[in-house]
Amino acid sequence: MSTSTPVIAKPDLIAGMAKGLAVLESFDTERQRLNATLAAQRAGLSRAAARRHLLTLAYLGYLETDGSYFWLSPKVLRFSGSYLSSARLPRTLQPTLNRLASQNRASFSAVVLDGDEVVIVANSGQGFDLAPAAATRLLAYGLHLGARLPAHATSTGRVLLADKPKAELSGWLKGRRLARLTAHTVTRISVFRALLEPVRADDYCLAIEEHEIGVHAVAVALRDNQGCAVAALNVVLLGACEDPVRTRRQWLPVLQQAARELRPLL
Amino acid sequence: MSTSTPVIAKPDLIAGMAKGLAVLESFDTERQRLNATLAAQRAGLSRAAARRHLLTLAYLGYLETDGSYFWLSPKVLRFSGSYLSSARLPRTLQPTLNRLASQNRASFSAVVLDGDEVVIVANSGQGFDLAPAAATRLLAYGLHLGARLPAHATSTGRVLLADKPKAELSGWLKGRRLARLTAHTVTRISVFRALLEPVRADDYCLAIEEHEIGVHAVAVALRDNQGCAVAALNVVLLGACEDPVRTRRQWLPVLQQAARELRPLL
DNA sequence: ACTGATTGTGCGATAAACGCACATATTTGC
DNA sequence: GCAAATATGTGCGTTTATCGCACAATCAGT
Repeated sequence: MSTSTPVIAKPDLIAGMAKGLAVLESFDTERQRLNATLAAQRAGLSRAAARRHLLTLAYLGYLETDGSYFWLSPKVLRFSGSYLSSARLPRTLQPTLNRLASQNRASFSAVVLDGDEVVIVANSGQGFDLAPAAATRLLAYGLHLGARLPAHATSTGRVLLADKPKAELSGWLKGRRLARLTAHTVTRISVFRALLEPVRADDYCLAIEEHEIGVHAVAVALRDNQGCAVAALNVVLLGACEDPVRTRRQWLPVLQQAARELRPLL
Repeated sequence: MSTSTPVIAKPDLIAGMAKGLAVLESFDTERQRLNATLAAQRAGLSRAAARRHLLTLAYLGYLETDGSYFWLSPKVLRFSGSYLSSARLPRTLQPTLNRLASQNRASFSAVVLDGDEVVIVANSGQGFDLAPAAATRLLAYGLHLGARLPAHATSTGRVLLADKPKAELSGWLKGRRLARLTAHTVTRISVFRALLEPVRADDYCLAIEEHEIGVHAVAVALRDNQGCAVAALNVVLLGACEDPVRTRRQWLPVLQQAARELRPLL
């Protein structure tokens, strides 16, 4: 069992590396190109320090630069590459997801929970049945490995949250603001908590346009033989959801079958 | 144009961060779980230092640990996620690759050259037409985003090398050992150099079982409007290659058409 | 060309990381 | 089962690498 150790801090942990990684993390979807001044304020360093970190990262090949601005280079994919080929989880899931996609012509993702977001660790079937024009406008289309989505507004996130022991869930919800992403997003904690009850009981979750208009999804938990939810699997469907019952009828068996198959492998 | 700045070293570049990243990089496909002692020798630090770096990385969430061993956590996907959503290249290529995969039921990858390896920055169609049993044995099946392959033994790598000015190519070849991966791998520099001539002339490359037995591939360069090769696109075909001419007839037009479409977007 | 703003960099002070050495834990041999 | 051997966890003084200041250089605007 993976025992994460997030709380243990020591008098001597290396602060320098944390700064460097903060600089590297300050490149995100919104701010893709940074100069020293911007990186400094984003990472919370002085301009001089930020600049030296940026230059170092560029020297090491993780960033590219035109002299004043910096942006991520493909070398950062090295980390994800190592993760994807080393971690058992993505390696185990990917074949099944590929099969699902080729048999169903739909998009499937497997995610794990990381803080308040879910991280896509495997996916397949991106972009079936989509006109290129429509595709570029949809957020759900840009879902790639390593993409992060708010847990509270996604089918997968809810499945994983519902699996937590109640005490842990309360801790997660404590003082949290559930961001409104569409008109359908549940943002009241009490409503959200109630919403997880049927998820816990039936072990699946349907999310209809809560993360993005025109996108709905069905998710199930992926459990190991001990019954521990190690990830969640969903199918992402585009276009209006005419009938939730029909959606469930069509997709839930597919997902449950996949989960059953994967169970002994997890 | 992306002006990489690898050669400019300064008296004050931050060595601490380089060490931290060396530790993070010491996790690779071969060694997925490391303890302090192992990480120390891989990253070239003292055991105490390595241990502190590992603890710090675990504290920051990039590694998970059971107390003595460490392994990559899904948080490292954050970097690739940022790259994939920020860099124009993968965002531009992915839709086309998806379309190719759904129309052709084959695997397509787009790669860039990074040092002596090519890095996959977009791919699609993984795992079509494969029995799960056969799949796991094939290296080519494990190709995922961020995966790195030796440039000299891949169709894409050769296309990109052939595009380099001769002087730069000579620099690249200088003192290089071309590792033998299969019986078909070209390992003699002179032979390799000659091999690139027709690639340069015809702007495509066929690689038959040079990287892995049972896998062949056809690649073309992806050029921008200035004619600069910014990436390479290939189709990966499994099983014995009965007839190179037929393979080329079947796939080259598909790839060239995709390259033409992408050209104005790059 | 002058002025104001932004960015590049040498230097000393300071704080942080290093590695030694010892303490503790774990494994091996008999 | 006990002891030796090996591997791992940690406090502390030294060292050296990083920080931020201050000034220089560059660029932009008028």
